[in-house]
Amino acid sequence: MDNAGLARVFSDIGDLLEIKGANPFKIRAYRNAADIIGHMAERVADLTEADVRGIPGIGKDLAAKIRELVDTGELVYFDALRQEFPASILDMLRLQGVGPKTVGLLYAELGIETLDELEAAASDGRLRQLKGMGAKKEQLLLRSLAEHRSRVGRHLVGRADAIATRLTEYLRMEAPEATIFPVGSLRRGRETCGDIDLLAVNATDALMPHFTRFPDVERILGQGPTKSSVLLRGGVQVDLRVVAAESAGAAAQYFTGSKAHNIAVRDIALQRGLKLNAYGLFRVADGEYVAGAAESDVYEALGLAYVPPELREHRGEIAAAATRNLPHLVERSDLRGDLHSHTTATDGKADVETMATAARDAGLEYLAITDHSQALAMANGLDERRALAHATHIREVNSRLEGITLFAGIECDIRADGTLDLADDCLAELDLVVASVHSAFGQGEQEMTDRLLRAIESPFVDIIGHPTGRLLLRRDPYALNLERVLDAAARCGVAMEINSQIHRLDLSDSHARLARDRGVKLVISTDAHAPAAFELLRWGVTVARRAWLEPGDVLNTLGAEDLRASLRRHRVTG
DNA sequence: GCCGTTTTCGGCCCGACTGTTTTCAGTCG
Repeated sequence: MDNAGLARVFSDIGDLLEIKGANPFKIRAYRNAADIIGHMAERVADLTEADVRGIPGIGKDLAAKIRELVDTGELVYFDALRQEFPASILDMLRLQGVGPKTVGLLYAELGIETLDELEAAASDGRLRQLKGMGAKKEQLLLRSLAEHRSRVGRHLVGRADAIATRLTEYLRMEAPEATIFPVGSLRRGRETCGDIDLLAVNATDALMPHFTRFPDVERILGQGPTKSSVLLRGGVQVDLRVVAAESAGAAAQYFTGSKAHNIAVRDIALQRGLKLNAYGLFRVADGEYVAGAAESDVYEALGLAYVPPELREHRGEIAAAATRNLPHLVERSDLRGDLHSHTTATDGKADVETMATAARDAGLEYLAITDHSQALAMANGLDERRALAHATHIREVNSRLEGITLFAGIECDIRADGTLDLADDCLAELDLVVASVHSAFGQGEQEMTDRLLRAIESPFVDIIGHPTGRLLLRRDPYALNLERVLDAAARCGVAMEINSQIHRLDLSDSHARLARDRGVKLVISTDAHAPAAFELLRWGVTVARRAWLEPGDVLNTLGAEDLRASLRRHRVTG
């Protein structure tokens, strides 16, 4: 069992214990363990007993449960808990505004086990019989249900990628000579994927049966010589297609999509008397094969420059490819630093030095430590005194570390009225300020827009963190007039963040493109809470590429001193 | 359930917001 699997079990145990009303500190211990394991770089399954015991937060009991899960794939304690409640009950916890108490109450009083039953009870007024349930709660529930339904069946790109990577490694064991890679929305880097499409070139007949024997397969949806589909445990569907070498490029192009992009490309083919399908590019007149072994051959044969997969959304890329005006998209290797990270001073998992060396090992030249401000009490946010002491500590660590430059910053809360959570004279002492919204998400558009405008007007704000507050598959962005916010940011020289956390990716690709078009600079940051998180930069880069961004649009492609000089605080003239 | 130079018990980050209360419970981060 991998780390994600272990983390999921402990997280589910935490949820079930909470519904049960167990000791909150016991619940926290399970959640904490899930969090730690989920963030670890090493495979816990490969560690020795002593190493597992050495992980802070893992004691005798949890170590034994990890051992049982690794050895048997099951956990008696977990199974017993699941006997007490139907499995579907956990789905209700995913609803916005529904917590464990409500789930427990609904199950105990009305016997509600599923989302469908909850919807029926909310619709026919039964919910209102319950203590603490009124008309507004009923409306909230119905809205949450509708939002949830629109997300069902989609998966975060980072999770889909992890599954695709594991599956590809498994397939290569059977077919080491084959080329196997993801296509579809995963290859285009969309923020969520409905399913995973894999393409195999030069594979033997043994590959398909090997695919359907993958240990995580729950159900085989279809199996044939060139295409098979399986449903994995956890609900992800994976399709594998096997194609001949002379069709590899055409198949990759065809299955990568998007649909709109492909329709437009095929239209260009027809205009040239050519026909494009998954097997190749052919002359209509005599059926003669023109191209198909490589994607670039297909595009070139149509008079188009090779279009990077991230741009294939029919948002102007075909015209740009035809006129050789495609952007030189930013790449991970262009990024020289990260401007948003946390440490154990607030809710991070590692100290300043550990985070700094991890950033250096990830190839970065600089890192801004931006712990939370006091309003985020739950995260042990810093008040002015602690923020300044922390800055002193960061600068002390910086002075003795080689190969990485640290910026002493803060992620300062933007309060509900748009004022900042720390006093100006404190913010002025820091190297960099990321300002973010973490509260009062329910404000109306006018109020929220004014709130952000007020923050942007502050001369001490350099960057707006995760600007729309969305959580993919969980929470919609808050109401916001983004155009007004972007125009203010452009005027004040405030940069907008592309947050690389896979459940945020905020700004989104289309918003980041809008920001660039409005004259706003972007930064690509990890919001790292653990050393392994610097790997997440690739997802921020994917968003930036989908936004058509070039290195010059992204501030942290600059070296440390150029970046420092380009921050708003050093450019403000008044 | 974890943790410990205050060490085997008794602590363990809590404030804002909402909707439902008539003094608070639940959710969120």
